[in-house]
This record gives sequence, structure tokens and C-alpha cells, in this order.
Amino acid sequence: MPELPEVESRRRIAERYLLGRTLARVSAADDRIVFHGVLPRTFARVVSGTQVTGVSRKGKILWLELDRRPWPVFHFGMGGTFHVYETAARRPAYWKVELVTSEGTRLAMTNPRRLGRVRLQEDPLREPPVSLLGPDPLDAMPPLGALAALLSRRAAPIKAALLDQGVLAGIGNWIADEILYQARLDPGRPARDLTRGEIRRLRARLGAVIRKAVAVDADSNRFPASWLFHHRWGKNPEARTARGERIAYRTIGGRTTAWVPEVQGGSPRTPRRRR
DNA sequence: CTCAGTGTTCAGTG
DNA sequence: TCACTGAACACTGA
Repeated sequence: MPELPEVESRRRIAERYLLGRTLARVSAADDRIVFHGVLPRTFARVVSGTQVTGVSRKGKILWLELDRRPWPVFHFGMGGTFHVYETAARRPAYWKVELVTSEGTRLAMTNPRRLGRVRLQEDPLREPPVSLLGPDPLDAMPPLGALAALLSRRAAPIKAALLDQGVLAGIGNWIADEILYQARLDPGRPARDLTRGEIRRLRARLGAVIRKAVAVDADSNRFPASWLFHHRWGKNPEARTARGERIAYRTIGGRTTAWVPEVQGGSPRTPRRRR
């Protein structure tokens, strides 16, 4: 589940339960895939006994700042999350890391599909994958000119450019589709062909969607009813938006793309007439 | 049984 | 070298 808003929600959870606390006990599941570049038992030993001085995020990557380096870096992949609970018996299925504070609060990272990664790094901001990320649109949205420059050389479809974490950090499949729908842009348009006005629209909707999703703590039940999000799942050929617009599906940038031809089908030169 | 999926990486291609 | 595409990864759930 995790795109920028979901990861930000997990960051706040970790901050609430771990900031200022000592990690009295740390457990690591025996998983040589999710633990990347560090053995699980080494991870547990190194992190154990530290105090948490901060919880940071850039794009979809989250890390703990500790009073001693290296620091744990989490990437959730598809479907990973954090769980908070009070007793060992409640440790969730598919757990990879369990942190127990000296007060006894427990926080576990889960990762059923094992596409997530847990690393141990001296300085996450300066090391991959974080060092390869573009700006995070929640706290460092690029100005219009900078965003235009970022897109101006890209021949790939705008949808694919939005999914590229080196352009902007944190946009995933549903957010890309949501933004393009709200900005009335065809997801297949080459990024470099967008006009200044279209990029302005894209930037505005990008900021609005991310801020709103974060404001409701990534709880999709509280996303505005007008969003494509509520209607896009399942590739249902009958699917329609809240306004009754037909939703179509195609593959762009290797991902299922939900879009609304009657809203997003117009070219910039010959805008489709609204009725 | 088959296939899609809120993600990333890497080999292959032009 | 760069940019892009599609398969692979691993596993669940419909």
C-alpha cells in the first residue's frame, strides 16, 4: 500500500511511539531478501540499546535517527506497514523487524510480499536509494520552472515520468492516475510535449492530492468523493467516476493505468468542448 | 488454477 | 552514454 501519504502516516506513527525512547530489544526475522546488505541478527544487535532521536522520510523511504550510527532504513515495497501493539503474543504475521521500547511498546514492520527492504546505513540521505531520489513534493515541491525543466527532456509518457522516483519522490500508481485525471491530462502524452499551462495544472493537482491524502492520514475512506481513486480498482469495464464519466484502462510505464477518456482525451491545441 | 497488484531493479534495445 | 521498456522478483487474494 505505500505511496508518499501512506509512508508519511507510518512515519508519524513511528515518531509518536518511538521518538525519545530507548529500543531495549530488537528482533529481526530470518529473511535474507528483505534484509539488504546486513544479516538479520547483525541488524538486531546493532540497533538494540539505541535511543531514537528522529524519524525521517523522503519519498517512500523512511528511516530512524538514533543516538548512534548506523541507522535503520525502511522501504515498504508493496503491502508493507508498521503495527503497534503491547504484547509479544500480538506480533503480526509477516513481521520482519520488531522494536520493543524500554516502556514495553512494540512496533513491527511487516512485509508479506517481501518486496520491501531493510538496510543499515551510516548516512541515509547521502546513500542510495535516498540519494537518488528527486525532490519530495510534500516538503520540497519544485517551483514551476524547475518542474518544467525536469519534464522537458523526457520522451516517456507523463505517467511514466511521474512514477520515476528520480524525478519526484513518492508518487506511485494511484497518485499518478489521480493527478492526471484531476489535471485533465492524457497519461500517454510524452512528458516533453506538455505546455507550460498544463504543467502548472499538473503541479497544482499534485500538491493538492498529496496534501489532502496526508491531511486525512492516508485514510482512503476520507478522500474526497470526487476522486478517481474510489472507482478505479478492478479494471471493471462498467466503472464510472462520481460524475458518471466512463473509466478506461491501459498499460503505461508497465503499470495498469486508469483514466477517463472524455476528460483526459483532449489535445492541447484542440481542447475538447465541455458540455 | 490463473492473474492482477498502492514497487523497484536490471537486462536488453535503440 | 542515455532513455526507455518489459520481465523478474515474491507472495496474497480474488
